[in-house]
Amino acid sequence: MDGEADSTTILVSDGCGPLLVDTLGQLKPLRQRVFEYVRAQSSAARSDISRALEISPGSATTLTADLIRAGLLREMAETERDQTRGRPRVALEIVPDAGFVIGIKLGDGVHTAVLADFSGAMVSNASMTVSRAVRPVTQMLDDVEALMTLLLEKAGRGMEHVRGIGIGMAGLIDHTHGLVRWSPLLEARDQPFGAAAETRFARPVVLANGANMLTLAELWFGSGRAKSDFAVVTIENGVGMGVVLNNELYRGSFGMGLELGHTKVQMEGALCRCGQRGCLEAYISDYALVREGATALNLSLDQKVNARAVLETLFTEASAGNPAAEKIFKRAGRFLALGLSNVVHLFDPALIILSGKRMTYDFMYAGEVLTEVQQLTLSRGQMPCQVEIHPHADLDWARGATARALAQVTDMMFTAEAAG
Amino acid sequence: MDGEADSTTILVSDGCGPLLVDTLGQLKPLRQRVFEYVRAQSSAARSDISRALEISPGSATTLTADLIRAGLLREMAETERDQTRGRPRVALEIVPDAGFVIGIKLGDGVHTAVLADFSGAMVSNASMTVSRAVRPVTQMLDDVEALMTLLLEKAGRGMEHVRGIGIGMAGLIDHTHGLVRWSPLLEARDQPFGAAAETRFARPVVLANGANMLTLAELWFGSGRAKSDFAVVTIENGVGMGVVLNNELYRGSFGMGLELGHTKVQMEGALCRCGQRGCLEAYISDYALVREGATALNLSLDQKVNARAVLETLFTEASAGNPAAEKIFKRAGRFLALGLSNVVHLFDPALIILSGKRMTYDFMYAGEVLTEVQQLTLSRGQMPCQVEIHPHADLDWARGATARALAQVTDMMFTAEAAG
DNA sequence: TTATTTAATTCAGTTGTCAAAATAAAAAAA
DNA sequence: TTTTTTTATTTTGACAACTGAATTAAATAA
Repeated sequence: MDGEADSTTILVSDGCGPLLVDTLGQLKPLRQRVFEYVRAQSSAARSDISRALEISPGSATTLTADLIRAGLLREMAETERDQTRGRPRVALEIVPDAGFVIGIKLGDGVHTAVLADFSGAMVSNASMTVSRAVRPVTQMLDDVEALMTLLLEKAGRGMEHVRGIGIGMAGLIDHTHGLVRWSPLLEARDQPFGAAAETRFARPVVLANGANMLTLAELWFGSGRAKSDFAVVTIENGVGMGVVLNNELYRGSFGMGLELGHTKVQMEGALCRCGQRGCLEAYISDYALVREGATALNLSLDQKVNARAVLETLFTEASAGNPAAEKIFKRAGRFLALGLSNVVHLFDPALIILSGKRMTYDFMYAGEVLTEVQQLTLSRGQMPCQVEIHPHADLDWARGATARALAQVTDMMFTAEAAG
Repeated sequence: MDGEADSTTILVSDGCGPLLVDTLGQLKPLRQRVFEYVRAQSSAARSDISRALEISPGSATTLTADLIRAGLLREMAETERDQTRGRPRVALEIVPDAGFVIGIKLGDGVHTAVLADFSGAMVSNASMTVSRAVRPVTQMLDDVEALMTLLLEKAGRGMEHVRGIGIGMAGLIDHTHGLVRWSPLLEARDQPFGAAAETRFARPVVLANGANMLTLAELWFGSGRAKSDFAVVTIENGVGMGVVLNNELYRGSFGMGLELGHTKVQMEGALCRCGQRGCLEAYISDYALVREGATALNLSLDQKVNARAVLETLFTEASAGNPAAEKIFKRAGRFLALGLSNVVHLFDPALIILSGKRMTYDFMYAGEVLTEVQQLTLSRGQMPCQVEIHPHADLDWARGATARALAQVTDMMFTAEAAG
């Protein structure tokens, strides 16, 4: 009737519970939380702060006074009066000029940069076309410097106003150490890009993986702001993904991006450029479509040269009703739906945001794909995961980089203050 | 050269940054952190606490004095003296009798229960066989009550010592609201099982999904203790998964378990009992093997009746070298590897723990599967994800439920104290 | 005008934590 | 043996961060 205590196989050592000291132990300083709350709300009265952060009105006064004295916050000019009784609230806002950050997206044909003020607003932006050649780090930093100069010129500001820089690029990025493990843009592997940039520009530089940048853009400026858990999927040359869990970018235990693109959707399936078979990327990324398109459209070798052209032909053919071309997009769409349903089953996010270059998604992301995702997903009596399609421009990516830089600068500001 | 600020598509409202108030704002009381640290370490000197939690020695004295006065901690009898200089440290330990919790695993043939003291140690355990019939909630609670009585009798303790109860069962559990959305053990859907149990037993009751229970067991007592991110995969009748991220069980945004089993590994693949096609579960779970085995072994209809028997025959045949039977296990193993590689790509965990009934894994989880996972995983210049195989007994599951109950009781104890 | 309502400030008091000094208890060195 | 060194713990005063309650401020409603 009752089993003797059979040797409990999993006991490892004495004690119980997680062994790692709780990272939650370190709490953001309250002053920083006030600052970030005001930034998130764009403006807030002291009484709002007191309620939202669950601190006493007295503390709200003290803390905001500190921040005002430090030049980070200011009272807003009185706006239209609301018709409620009582003493009118005094709205506070971030002083935009308190500092600026630059966010940069490095691409293989064009680099994009955004200058943002301390409130997160975009002050100015610039981009520059570059040769498609792979570069060494120093040359890439030359690019960055040129672009920043252009950007600041447009904005009429000097570099001395810039408190931090966020740089994002495709590849495997180790954000903790500022290393670029591998990138299609750089000549060599394992480059200490972050450190090199910091010494060259003499200010904090944070690196971000391509998809993570976009995810941050959605978390800071987009529809991810109101969600604590969501995923962003990008489909372009490759397939990327960024995930936010508990209001924070999830990076995996090795601190590098997640690889939805190399998720397997077919045993022994199509060959992926990573060398393996059956990766999602091998079915839905640009190069996969080009590969299939070239065969389907019976293109000769010299016509294959320009991948972009093939893709465009394929698209026009499909739109015109060419069944072979149509089939290729349909199939890609189905595999995409399958991959997304896997994300839903494993992460159970409240929202999935799809992003990609314009040409493809018109066709692929149509209602069909969305409904197919729902069909492939176990309904659990709850509402199914929400899926949105956001066409993203390079500018959005760069804005994500400003968000990363802003977060970094803000953290440093308040922890340095606490230490000093 | 530079693009005009094309309308930034993703802007949703004013301000920037996450809108939800930082949950990290609420920090566990320091006293609780000390308590949990001592429990995790099984014993610790005040100086250890001071170092590990980064508090001053003086605070360590004050806090431990509080806990000692509250009857939660005590100084240990002096053990063997270490040969270092200086004043010898005084080890502190949890007072085990300060409270007890019960963890229960409800099964379809047997229920298992564990009584644990406040230090997390198993004091006693009991199990009882039950009819395989599906029950209404009240009858299930009768089962629970009978089992708890048996358990306490064995331990020579009364119910008055029990501070909390953790109950786990297969199915879709909404832990936040204590609802059983659906379970193979219960008659109806959407049952407020937790609330019913709380009123009946007059103490806090927490529910857990089957796989999550096991994951907690690994986090509290097993090899997950030293990892901040890991996954536990269970393969039995279905395929379950639990994930720990940042030292915490991840539950997805809808608060229900993750569904590795219904992850798709094949477009239009094998039929799953969920009604969809291509689910991992449809390739590797018991019933999938039985289905294939019945065909491969050419069993007539009456021989199919007993699923367990089919599975065993299939297994002996495969061990004896029957190529058809062997192939079935091989294939299942390959699909398992594929599913796991997807987990690695999406979660990037430091460790994956595999668990399942004995019969199958001897065959399936052999080195082949493990190496195949590595092969299917993009090497990112880092070491690949570690994979371990842990045979788990019902007792382990029940212990996981005690962990859940302990965490709950501890939280309540310290937050109530802070409030009162 | 006076009451009412809401926002913000002031300020005494509590709490939690630390730094530094003092005390304690042992081993090692003289 | 005595002294020194080392490590652990306790004591103490100081301090910073909050809170709560009372107060002031500024508006509307009656």
